[in-house]
Amino acid sequence: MESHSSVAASEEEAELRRGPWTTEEDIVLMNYIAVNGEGKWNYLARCAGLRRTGKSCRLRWLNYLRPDVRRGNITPEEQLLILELHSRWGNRWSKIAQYLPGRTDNEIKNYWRTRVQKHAKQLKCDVNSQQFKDIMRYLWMPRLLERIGVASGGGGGGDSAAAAAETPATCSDFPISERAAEAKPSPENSSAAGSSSTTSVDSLSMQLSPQPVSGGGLMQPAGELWTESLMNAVDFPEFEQMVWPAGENLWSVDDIWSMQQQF
DNA sequence: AACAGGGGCAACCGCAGTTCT
DNA sequence: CAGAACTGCGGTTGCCCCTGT
Repeated sequence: MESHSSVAASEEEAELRRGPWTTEEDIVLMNYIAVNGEGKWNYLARCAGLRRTGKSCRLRWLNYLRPDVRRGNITPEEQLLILELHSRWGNRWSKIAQYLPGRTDNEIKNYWRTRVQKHAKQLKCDVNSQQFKDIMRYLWMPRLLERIGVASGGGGGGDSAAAAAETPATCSDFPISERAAEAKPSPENSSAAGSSSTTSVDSLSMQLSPQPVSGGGLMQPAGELWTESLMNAVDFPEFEQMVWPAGENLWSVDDIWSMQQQF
């Protein structure tokens, strides 16, 4: 004979809601956290009267309801940081998210899977391959730097991109992670505005110089690697004419392939 | 105008690490 | 000290919306 409590527990489990959150549920969760604070998610779910698992409540709060959470419109600065940090740490989304104030690991993960992996697919190379990493470092990142420079009124143009790619690595032995750590990327220390990014364009220029990166990062190309020519390709008029609207069409797949085949 | 396919995003799942009892 | 419960993370899935045909 099953106890009343176990029956109740199984019934309760059966009544657990799944799927998209309703406005009413959001309000209940926000109100409860406003009064009682967050944490102890299973207890919270029960006390708030939400027919959700604690995990679901936590996820909803962290990824959506939290007041300082930012969604959409990932800026060039943020894209640059994601590319750089991912080249160092791989799929350590939560760690990467620590350096993008207001961004969640889930959003960064989605950005990587939808945007970055899409480009890798277009280029017919693996997103984790050295080839794609080189493309990121010597084409994508300089272009983002250029866009950041233009956006901040810092005298853009192709020169800045080329300069970024060719800047001596004066700070390359000072990982971005440590530099960012100095900037204390804690939520309370960072506002949601892009203008208060934890890294400046100048520091990014230094950080993203083509130097070896410890821990499986990108290596300085040696000899006649095609990536060296890719670096120079930033100055090509054809490259400058490529369309770069808001992170899409960052390059022409055909152009990159033809460049690659040349070397 | 209707339909199909793909992209983007929110949410779920399983696992590992940590904390509590 | 051991087991249970909780928390956090990364991978995956499913749904909605947009775009192209």
